Parts: sequence; structure tokens; C-alpha cells
Amino acid sequence: MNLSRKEQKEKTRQKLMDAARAELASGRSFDTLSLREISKLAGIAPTSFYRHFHDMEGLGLALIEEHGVALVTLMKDVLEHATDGQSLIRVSVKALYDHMLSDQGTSRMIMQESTCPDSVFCEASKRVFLTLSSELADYLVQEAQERGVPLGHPQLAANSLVSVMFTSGIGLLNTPVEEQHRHIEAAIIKLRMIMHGAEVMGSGHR
Amino acid sequence: MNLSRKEQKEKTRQKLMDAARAELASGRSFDTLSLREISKLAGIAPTSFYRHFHDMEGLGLALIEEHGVALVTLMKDVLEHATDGQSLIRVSVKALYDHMLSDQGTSRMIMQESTCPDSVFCEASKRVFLTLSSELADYLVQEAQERGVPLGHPQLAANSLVSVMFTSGIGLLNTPVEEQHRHIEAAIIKLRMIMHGAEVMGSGHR
DNA sequence: AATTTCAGCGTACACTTGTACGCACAACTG
DNA sequence: CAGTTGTGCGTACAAGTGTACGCTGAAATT
Repeated sequence: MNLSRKEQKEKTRQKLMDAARAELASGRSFDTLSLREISKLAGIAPTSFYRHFHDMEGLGLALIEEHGVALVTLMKDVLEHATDGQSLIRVSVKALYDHMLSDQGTSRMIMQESTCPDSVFCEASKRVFLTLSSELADYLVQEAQERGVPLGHPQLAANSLVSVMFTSGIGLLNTPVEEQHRHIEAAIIKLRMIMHGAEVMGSGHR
Repeated sequence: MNLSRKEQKEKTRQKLMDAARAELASGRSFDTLSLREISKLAGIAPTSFYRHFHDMEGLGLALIEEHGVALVTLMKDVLEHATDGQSLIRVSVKALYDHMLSDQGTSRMIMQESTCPDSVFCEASKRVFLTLSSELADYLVQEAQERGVPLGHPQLAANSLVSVMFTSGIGLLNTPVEEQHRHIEAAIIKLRMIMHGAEVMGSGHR
């Protein structure tokens, strides 16, 4: 079972990313991670790191990129199979939170980096949120049209939904298992609240 | 104009905190700041740092603490002088955003640290948000009672309001001046949307 | 006036950091 | 089969890190 060069390389690359994800998941912030440390955890020499990424920045970017793609795919999938508006929220939340729990490190990183200005990470993170927001907004207007219930400021509504969804999601990561269910239900209520608000604002009420 | 020892010490302490705030404001994350670097920027020897803080962690905590107190004071002040519910949102947003703009560094730091688990900073940051949320929730129920318009889930509503307010606020920091006004108006709409939603949920509608 | 206190400094040490350079050796290519 | 390619390694170095230790001089206390 000799591995080809490409396979082997991909494998070590994943080892590096996994090492970083693990450290992130344990609560470290990305910019406290050092090239040497990650290399050691991945079981390679520090100088070999450069065979896979030009930089730690390169690694970070790869993490965000991969996570973002998965997130957008997930959301499209959920929206596609949505039945009605009520359960949609519940299903989205569950799906998103499962995903966040499965990669806590990168999830936190994206949230963190989205607050920093002028960094490559920030741009990448914001792009993820923006994509999700527009995707959701598109769906909302379409769905509202079908139901004949106009929505006010769908773009802003989607934006708030994403904000609250992720802020709550991050909170969930630091929540003991026995309280997670309560936490999720709270998030669902918050999201419904925003949807109701959007509907009110859609029916002429300012 | 000889300064007393205490005054002098307080002055250098502030120089340290100001140096940190400046670095934070320029987009650095707190844990990339080194003791030596901050000491140099403050114009003192690295070893003198210990006369003021036990740690960089100590400095960080002081930053969050001070900022948090200012924030809570500000909010209480705004709520106290509130006239009606509509302008309240506008006034709060303006006040908060002024405050955030005046200390971008710490504002960002609090947002960032609130996502990390198991850190002293996280606890401190979350405490700030929690205090703000409860303060706001208290006001909302009281105000709702006076108006005779019941609110659904006031605690969750307050929580969402704070989430959206701060997420948008952080976004504002990275927004060019000419777009800031539009950004603020968008935030106000988002917040009103949540309030409408809370009112809908208060009138039996789930 | 004599004594104590203490903010600030300089030196020193053990570590960690990124990365330049060249070598080895297995996998690919012709 | 010879030749090239490229992953991974070890060494080496300059730069930066936290902090222990002891000193100084002025302010505060006695």
C-alpha cells in the first residue's frame, strides 16, 4: 500500500490543518499558533512546513476557505430541502450547530477574525458571512413571495439572522451538554422573533 | 508641578494601557502583544511593567474591566433619559457607536475574546454583555408594562438586540466614514425589526 | 535629619520564534 | 534504466520573548 507522492503530500497537509484545528478547538486563538508548534504536532520538521504552505497565514486561509465552502454547501442543502418556514429555522439551526460542533476550532476562528480589520483572514471570514447572508436573503424573498407574505428589508433580516445564529452558535460551544438543548431552543425563538419582525415591517408598518 | 508618587504611577499605568489600546486599534489581536513591546511603546523598561501589572493578562483584564464599566454606565444613562421607544433605539445606537469609535481597540478585543472559551478574558467579556443584556431586558419589560404592549421573551429579545448592536458596531469600525451613516441606519432598522418581533410574540402569537 | 519605600533601570539567561541552506532518498519521468 | 523532481530532515542563526536579580535615586514616612 505504497502511497503516491500526491496522496502522501495531501495527507501531511491535512495533518498540519488538523493540528491547527485541534489547537484552535482547545481555545487558542489562531495568531498564538506558531509554525514550529504546528509542525511538531503534525510530526514533521519545521522547515518542511513550507512544502505545504507559504506561511501560517496560508494555513489559516486554507482553514477558513475549507470551512466556508462546507458551510455554504450545507446551507444551500438545507434551504433546498426546506418544507415550511417554521421547521426551516429549526432544521437550519440544527444543521449549522452540528457543523460548528464538528469543527469548533475553525468556527471560532472565523468569528474572531471577522472582527479584525485589514487582515486577510478578516476579508475571508466576512466573505463567508456575506455569502451566507445573501443566500439566505434570496431564499427569504422567494419564499415570502410564494406565501404572499411580504418581508421588509429581507437583506437586513438575513443579516441579523446570521449574526444571531452565529453568536448563539459560538455560545453553544462553551455550553455544557446538559444545557445545550435549552440553548438551541432559545436560539430558535430568537430567530423566529426576527422573522416576525421582518413580516411586520413588510406589511407597511414602517 | 512635581507629581506625587501615586499620580506618577497612575500616569505610567495609563501609558501602558494607552499603548495597548493603540496597538489593538490598529488591528492587532491582544495575544500578539508582548510585554516588552508595550513597555517600549509606553516608554518604560520591560522589567518596570511588573510594577503595574502582574502579567499581560492583568493588563488585558484592566482594559476589559474599564471599558465594560464605561459601557454599562453609558447604557444606564441612555435608558434613564429615554423618552419614547422609537427614538430610544436611535439614541442608544448613536451613544454606543460613539463609545466604540472612541476606543476601537478594546471594543474589538471584547468581541474577540467573548468567543474564546476557558480564558479569563472570555469570562470578563461575557460578563459585560450579560450585564448589558439584563439591564436592557429590565428596561424593556418595564417600558412594555407602562405602554400596555406585552413583550414576548424579553430576555431573549434583549440578548438579540445586544448581539446585533455589537456585531453591527464592529462592522462600523471597518467602514469608511462616508458609508457610516448608511450603516447606522441599517443597524437601527435591524433593531426595530427585533422589537417588532418581540411585540408580535408578546401578543399571544406563539 | 535619618530611614524606609518603591518606580524604574540594566544586565543576564534560557527559550521560542521564523527561515536560509544544503543534503538524502524515494517517487516519478523520459 | 538514467535523470529529474520534490518531500522531508538537520543545522544554524538572528531576533524576540518572559522574567530573575540587584541597583539607584527620589518621594514618603518617621
